[in-house]
Amino acid sequence: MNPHVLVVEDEDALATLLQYNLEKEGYQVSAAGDGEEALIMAEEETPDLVLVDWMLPKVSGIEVCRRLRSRQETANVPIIMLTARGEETDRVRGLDTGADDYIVKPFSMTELFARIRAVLRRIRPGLAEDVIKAGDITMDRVAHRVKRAEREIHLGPTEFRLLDYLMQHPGRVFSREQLLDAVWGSDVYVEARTVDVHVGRLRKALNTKEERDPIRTVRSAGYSFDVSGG
Amino acid sequence: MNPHVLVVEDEDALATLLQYNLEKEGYQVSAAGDGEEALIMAEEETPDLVLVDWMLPKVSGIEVCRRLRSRQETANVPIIMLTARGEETDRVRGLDTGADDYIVKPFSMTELFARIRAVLRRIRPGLAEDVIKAGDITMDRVAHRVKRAEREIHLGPTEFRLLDYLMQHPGRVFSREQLLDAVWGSDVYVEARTVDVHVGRLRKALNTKEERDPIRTVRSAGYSFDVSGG
DNA sequence: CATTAGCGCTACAGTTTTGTGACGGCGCTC
DNA sequence: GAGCGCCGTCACAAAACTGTAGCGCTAATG
Repeated sequence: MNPHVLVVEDEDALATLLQYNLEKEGYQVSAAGDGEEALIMAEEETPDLVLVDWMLPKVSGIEVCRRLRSRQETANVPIIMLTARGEETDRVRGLDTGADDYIVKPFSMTELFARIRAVLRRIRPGLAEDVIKAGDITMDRVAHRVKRAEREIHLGPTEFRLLDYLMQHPGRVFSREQLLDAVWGSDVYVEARTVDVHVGRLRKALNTKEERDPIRTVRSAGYSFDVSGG
Repeated sequence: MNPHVLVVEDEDALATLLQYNLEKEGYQVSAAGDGEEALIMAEEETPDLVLVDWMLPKVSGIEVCRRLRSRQETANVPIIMLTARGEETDRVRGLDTGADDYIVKPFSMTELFARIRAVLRRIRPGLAEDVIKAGDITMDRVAHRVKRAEREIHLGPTEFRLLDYLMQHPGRVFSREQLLDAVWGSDVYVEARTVDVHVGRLRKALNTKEERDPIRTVRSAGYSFDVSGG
């Protein structure tokens, strides 16, 4: 699915503004009001990028950075720091706070988007990629098209997102619950078996009789996308 | 491919802003932070247009101009100069710096795009098309005319802008909200479903019974202009 | 070999999304 | 001020998609 951004900002107006605009730009957004909350959410949700204000109640922005870095699961999550003019110390300029980039308030949304994209591209190539290929399967996320060996594949919205997510992490096995969280959203409740049905539909759309099924069923564990290995 | 623009700007915020917006408009963008870097990149990449700040560290904007002009490979590359108000000397006005146009900061992106198109049109007709063609559909942005297979198509202003925007980014899927922002303007409020109605009108005007509909509906995502694939 | 949990597949009823004709409003021209 | 073209919204029908249940098969388990 789309990149997931965690916004850590205590000033309510700015937080809402960020959330609104990021969502509009196509990001999935969570928001935390202070550093403590941020650390908990970061652990639970493993965002693709964290946007954190320098000045925060309870745990400061730098401290959030440091702790994110020190934890195994979040050590490599890219971080962009928000600072007000004047807070722009040498320490921030040098980015030895652990952040990957910083931006000075006030900033335009466009500029922020540009930075986010740049950082994502740098840290996680493939995440911001428009076209994903695996074997003879091509997925164009901008054109919303899937092709297999010159053949146009029509997918419903859910199957499209499902394939997108699986191709994003090839080889990795996901449980039905994980897939529901990632593809359907963590807030909806649907039966786990529903995943089976959509995997089935995806397979039917994707494969002809001659072709190898790229989706592997791992009994009592889940599914994974594997184009190479058997 | 799309025109390649080299941005030469030392101020980071403006550089990212330019890069982001140019990319979004469909240009391929490289960025250089100073004049020295710019000259190297210009030589390596042979851009279709150079956007250069007047004030630069190491080698000034004028100097960049001069050197680009003096080199065989880059002698004919169009150049647009960025100046701050006050730097707007007679020399810039007369453009005897070697630049083809200049623009005074602060400027709107729309204005910049217009200048870029104008310069490309003048210097390199064919790169900035006034006339966009896709399949048997021809759109003349200057004469405000649309033809399909020798048949004159009459469109209302909104449908014209809509088709223009879609054809400008063929293959790409836009949500109703994005289309509203781009075609109607980000400040007006209209129902998202209004886009459907205009797409419907556009289709009716564009297609006869025999012809393939160039506008693709992507369920729960939006619309895109696609003349080839499908 | 019998048992059983897990999975593939189909059918279907319910829901969401899209296409489209109709309508009233607004601005412009004659 | 009547006529015309264009616009935005609504309402309804059609189409596409979704989730769940159920049945039969298969692979593990003992």
